[in-house]
Amino acid sequence: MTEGSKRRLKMWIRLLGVTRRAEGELREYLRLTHDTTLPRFDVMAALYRRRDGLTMGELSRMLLVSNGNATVVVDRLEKDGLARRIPSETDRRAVSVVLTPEGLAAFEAQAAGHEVEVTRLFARLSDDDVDAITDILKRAEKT
Amino acid sequence: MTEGSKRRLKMWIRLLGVTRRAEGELREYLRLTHDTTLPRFDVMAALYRRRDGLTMGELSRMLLVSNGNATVVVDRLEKDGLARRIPSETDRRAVSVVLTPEGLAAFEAQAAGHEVEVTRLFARLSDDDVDAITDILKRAEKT
DNA sequence: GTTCGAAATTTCAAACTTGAAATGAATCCG
DNA sequence: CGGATTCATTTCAAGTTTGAAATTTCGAAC
Repeated sequence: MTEGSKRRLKMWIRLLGVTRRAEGELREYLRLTHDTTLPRFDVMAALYRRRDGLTMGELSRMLLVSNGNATVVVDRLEKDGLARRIPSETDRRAVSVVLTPEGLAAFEAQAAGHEVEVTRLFARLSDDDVDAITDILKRAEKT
Repeated sequence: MTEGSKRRLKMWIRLLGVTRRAEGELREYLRLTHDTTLPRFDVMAALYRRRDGLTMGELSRMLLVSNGNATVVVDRLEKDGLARRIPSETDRRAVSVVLTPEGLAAFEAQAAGHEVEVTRLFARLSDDDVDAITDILKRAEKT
């Protein structure tokens, strides 16, 4: 196709590679150090940010995963006592998912190392590089 | 943590979001228009670039997936007549995976639309933005 | 040439993920 | 009100993905 297409394709390949590699390293960190997985961490991170609870729908939209996926991950967290479903008082279709105190403590332990890992993974970039990527990608997403 | 950690974390979140969204759109395109999946497309793209064949190991390293994963995806492509395993003549442990003529034709049809999709997904970025991301991420990966 | 560690692949169980269908509940509107 | 539509969630089958174990082969050091 056009010149611009080729450039964007090249960028996409690079983006995908960097993301996959970083995900792999973070997965390894979570597995070796905390015996957990990336999807579990992602769900817990979302619940941590919104301490007052999230519905299943909010959760799956926030993490960009399917409804069915959110269901099973929350199922497992609940079975392990890290999260809890609380029926909504105003809408009998909905539930509010929250971290248990155990879940909150576990997440804080995981998050500290996670942040260290992310910093290590992108240590080669200058602060300006980091901000540039953030800004450009933010612009790309503006919907 | 430090200021730099927070910045990198923010960038990582953004990177992950953009990548997931784009993957979702590309997955949808491949499913609706070509009745195939992203992992199959990825494997076929790798085989297309290296027409003379790739070993299973090269394939999994190139795509950053596990060995076991490469095995099942190639299994399915082979069952559908799109790829073929050819035993290496020099190393009886290794195989060379190649696209069949049908696989090559199918990939070319898929790739054209894929490129259009990628271009559409990143249409909001200027050419300079695109090059900036590519350059910075290339620097981030230098190992 | 034997042996031993490394390499290439497959197999396997468990977890993840999707998209579609099913269920039950809320809302809208005539 | 009553019917239809939409919404929130779960269930389900099929496919993807991982990491570890098993198998077979290679290659290098003796």
